Amino acid sequence: MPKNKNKRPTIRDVAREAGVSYGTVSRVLNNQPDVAADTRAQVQRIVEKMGYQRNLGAQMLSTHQSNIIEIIVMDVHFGIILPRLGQYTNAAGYSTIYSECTQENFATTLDKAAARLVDGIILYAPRLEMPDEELLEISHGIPIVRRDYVIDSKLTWVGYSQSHATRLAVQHLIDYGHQQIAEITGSLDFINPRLRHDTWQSMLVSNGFEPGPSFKGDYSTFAKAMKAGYDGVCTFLERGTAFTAIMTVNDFVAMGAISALHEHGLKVPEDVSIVSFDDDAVASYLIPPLTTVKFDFSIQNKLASQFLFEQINDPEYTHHQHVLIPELIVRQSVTHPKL
Amino acid sequence: MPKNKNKRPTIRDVAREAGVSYGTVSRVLNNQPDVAADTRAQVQRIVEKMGYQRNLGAQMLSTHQSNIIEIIVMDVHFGIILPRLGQYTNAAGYSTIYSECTQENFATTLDKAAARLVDGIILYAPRLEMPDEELLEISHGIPIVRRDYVIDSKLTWVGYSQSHATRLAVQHLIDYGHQQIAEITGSLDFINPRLRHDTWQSMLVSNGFEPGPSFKGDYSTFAKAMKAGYDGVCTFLERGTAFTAIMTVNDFVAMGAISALHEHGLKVPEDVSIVSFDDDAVASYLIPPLTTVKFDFSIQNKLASQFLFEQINDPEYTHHQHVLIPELIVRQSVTHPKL
DNA sequence: ATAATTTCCGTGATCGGTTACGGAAGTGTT
DNA sequence: AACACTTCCGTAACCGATCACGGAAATTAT
Repeated sequence: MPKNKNKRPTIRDVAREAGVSYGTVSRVLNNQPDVAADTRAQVQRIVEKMGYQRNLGAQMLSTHQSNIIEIIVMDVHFGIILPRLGQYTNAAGYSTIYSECTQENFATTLDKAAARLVDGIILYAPRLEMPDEELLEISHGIPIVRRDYVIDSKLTWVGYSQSHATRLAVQHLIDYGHQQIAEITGSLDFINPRLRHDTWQSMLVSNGFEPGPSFKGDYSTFAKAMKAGYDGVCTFLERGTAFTAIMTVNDFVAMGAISALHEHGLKVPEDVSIVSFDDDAVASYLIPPLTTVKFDFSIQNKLASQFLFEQINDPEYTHHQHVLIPELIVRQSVTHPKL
Repeated sequence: MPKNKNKRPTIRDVAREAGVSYGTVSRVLNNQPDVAADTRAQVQRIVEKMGYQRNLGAQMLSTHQSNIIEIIVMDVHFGIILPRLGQYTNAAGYSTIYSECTQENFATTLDKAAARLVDGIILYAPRLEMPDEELLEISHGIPIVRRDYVIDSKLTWVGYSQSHATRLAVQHLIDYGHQQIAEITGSLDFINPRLRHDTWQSMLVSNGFEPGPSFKGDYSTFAKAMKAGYDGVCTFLERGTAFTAIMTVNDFVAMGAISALHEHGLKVPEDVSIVSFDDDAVASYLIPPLTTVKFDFSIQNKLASQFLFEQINDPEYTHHQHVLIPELIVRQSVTHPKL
């Protein structure tokens, strides 16, 4: 029975109950040597019996680490990212803190993370282009992995090759005979849209085609993404610029685009072909099922987590930049253009 | 300049630099009285200048609280829940920890939360039917709010009336003349599907109609939900039981259902009408746009957060159970049945 | 000028862990 | 029996905050 009625037992309560010193209990809890086998068993029994749990605050104070990984997401609100990442961090025994931020309060967010003594950070910041030195400066030495394709960074990141992805998408359309290829994408402030835009443009030019109309919308939430796709198509139709195919920046944008095309009496793929990116679960349930470049986020998240754990635990760790190669999933949203 | 080169400054470093004692610095940091105005300003200047941040571990240890809210989600993986909730908890100055669990490790999850000294928990556990006493027992006295409709609980929860929601949906179909109304829902182990199923059944029976076919699928992720909708329709068509309308348990299930109907050459709503629940952002971009019962999650999340804050801060707090009333959003997925 | 307040601030104890250090008991060697 | 060596375990100091307590200085009352 603990001394005070309602309080959680401390390491000293356990020690008293087990008839050993608190130092010994600590050694048992941390699986350290220098404890006799039967003493260890005895302590473990008492720990179990009293339902003892370490006070994480005290542990943080003395070890200067927290067993917490923080996932920081900047400028977007795709909540889905978190549980997918949390799956790996939680499985590794960490608690996972989630926070959203903007460019403006990024430094403050990192300050708070440092105050929390978080052990590591996974950063998803598709718009952040910050010199390595500056990021190192404001991150207070906390290990960081970016779950992103990052340009010109020697720090750790894991991302899909955007140029390769775009080549797959555009080439597929070209192979079907499309020459007037539009794009609905995000602000070129964001790294991925810009890389895709550049590749889209240069591929068309090098094939001797005029790049089709381009619409930049906000796709930072699912709802906004669908609206961007919808608005993009409406804008194209209003302007009257011709196009036989659209490359959309993700599957929800594609969904909005299909919806708008349908409202205007245009059929996919007969009148307009669509290729998209992500291969989100919705892709196969759209009408028609979507041809899309698959980014396997589970691999990306798993790798990002693993690199972070390495960086935390391995003193010899050297940064690596991991480029993943996507593949095209062909479904039914692309066909030959009408003559 | 801090004493050690690379370490974060402590309260004593600030005190030394400001020429006061650490007690005074603590008073300033906590906005307590008994500090002269100019001393306070001086300390604040130094805090600012040194970029001082409290060590949360130390603070946890001495205050027995963590400024952390934990969001626990059981049995489902709708990641979207978290950032929506986190928006309110983070705005209130808390850090937000996210964890998923199952029925089996629920108690362990709560033990860990207690060890972390979390200040409060928001629980989304649509399958958990646990007596209040037991929940209080295993939650170690941590304030909890359930973001859910809960049966027979005098603890705090915020949920939508499922029976009212179902009445809206079914009545809408009946008003259009439907008599053969199917449902695609989840396991009746889950509270919402069961409540909806019961209301669906009793409404049809009391109107003198035979309840249509019913399919129970796993809708615990978006991908599974779409598959459930798809499989549900396929099953109905294979079995050959007649139906002119379907009530789907959420919008992603509806999406899967529409996809399957389309593949079988059936049109929505001409051949089959659909009503759904949630009014997720996708609802208006489906083809056809979906008639659905809207659950305003932002209100639900906001209230859940507020009740939690009250429970944490107000010693006089008494539990309340808040029932929200949904409304039907009429779009284009329902029409009269064919003769 | 002295006493009584009030205002302000410094000190020490405490929260509950971890870890370095050293001592006691046990084992083996000569 | 004396010695060195292990093996095991207890003690004290420390991490960096908070907070109760009490004392010095400044202010007011007598």
